[in-house]
Amino acid sequence: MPDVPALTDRPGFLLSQLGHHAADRFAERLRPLGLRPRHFGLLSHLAAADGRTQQQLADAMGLHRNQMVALLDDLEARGLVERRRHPDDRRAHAVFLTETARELLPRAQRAADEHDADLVRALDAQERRQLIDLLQRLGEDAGLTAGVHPTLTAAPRATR
Amino acid sequence: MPDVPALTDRPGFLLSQLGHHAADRFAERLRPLGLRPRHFGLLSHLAAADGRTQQQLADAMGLHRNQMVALLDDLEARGLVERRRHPDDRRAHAVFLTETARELLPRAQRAADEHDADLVRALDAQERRQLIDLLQRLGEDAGLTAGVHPTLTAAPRATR
DNA sequence: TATTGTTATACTCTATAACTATA
DNA sequence: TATAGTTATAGAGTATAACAATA
Repeated sequence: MPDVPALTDRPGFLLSQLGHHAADRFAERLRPLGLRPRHFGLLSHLAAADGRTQQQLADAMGLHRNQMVALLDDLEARGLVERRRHPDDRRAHAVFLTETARELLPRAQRAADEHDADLVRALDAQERRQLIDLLQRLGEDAGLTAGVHPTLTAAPRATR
Repeated sequence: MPDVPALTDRPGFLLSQLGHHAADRFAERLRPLGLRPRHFGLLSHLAAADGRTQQQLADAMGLHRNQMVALLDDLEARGLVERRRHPDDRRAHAVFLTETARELLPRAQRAADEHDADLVRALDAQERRQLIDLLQRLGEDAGLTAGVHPTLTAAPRATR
């Protein structure tokens, strides 16, 4: 054991290195579908529950409402979401998936499945479960909100 | 098991989420020392082998020589590195750590140690070894270069 | 002609503030 | 007075090209 651990033996470096790699590869996999990872996240949220306001969606994904505007503009331009009038609040929009999105979503999910399978292909089934278990526990211990990606989370500049 | 795996069960998402978190936290730990993660990486490289050229250092870290200029400017302004004339090539600089850097480096390494310890504090000793082993194998299988962080690696725009 | 270090430029991202229409 | 959505702006970060000195 050396005095100074090499980066290769540091869990922090390994996580950061692999995590960045995983994000890059996932972005590549989604690109042919005209989507970015954050679009996939938003579509997934909408698939789980249609009709929420932009603010609610932004809260759920941990990003600022200003960024949600641009995200929805992208998806609306591609005909994947619709902004409808909110029944109870005339300031708000109710956001819905389109039929096109419901056709596209399974393809995006398949891309995510393939991405995951590719990432862990060097591990056997038990090791995969182990990896997921360890990562989930680290995330919980670190106080990360399940399913919320830190890239999107707006934080005061001085704090970062 | 649901039809569509939640993000929380996807190794790709977990790695990306935790990796980003780890990078953020490490940056926070280094900030009091006036360093950013990439500075730590460069100082570590220099601690292992002084006197290399900027191009060699850039290659070792996987970044473009243009970025190495700014990185060295930072560290030189803080009195942590010296650009000396290269004995064999008058185009090149030979880069050396200063005494100040050699005093600072142990503190930075301690910060990295604490960062790592904090990240994995929820795991017992055996689980920590397991985690590191699994991550190393994933990295090797993915073809990642040991110790090279993808954030720094310059890639053609269309490819990313 | 190629390479080292440097500088300048343009482009992408994102944080922040400010505006409007409603509540 | 506060909130939902929107727009504009500025700042940080980074990729690319171009340059002078030297090989």
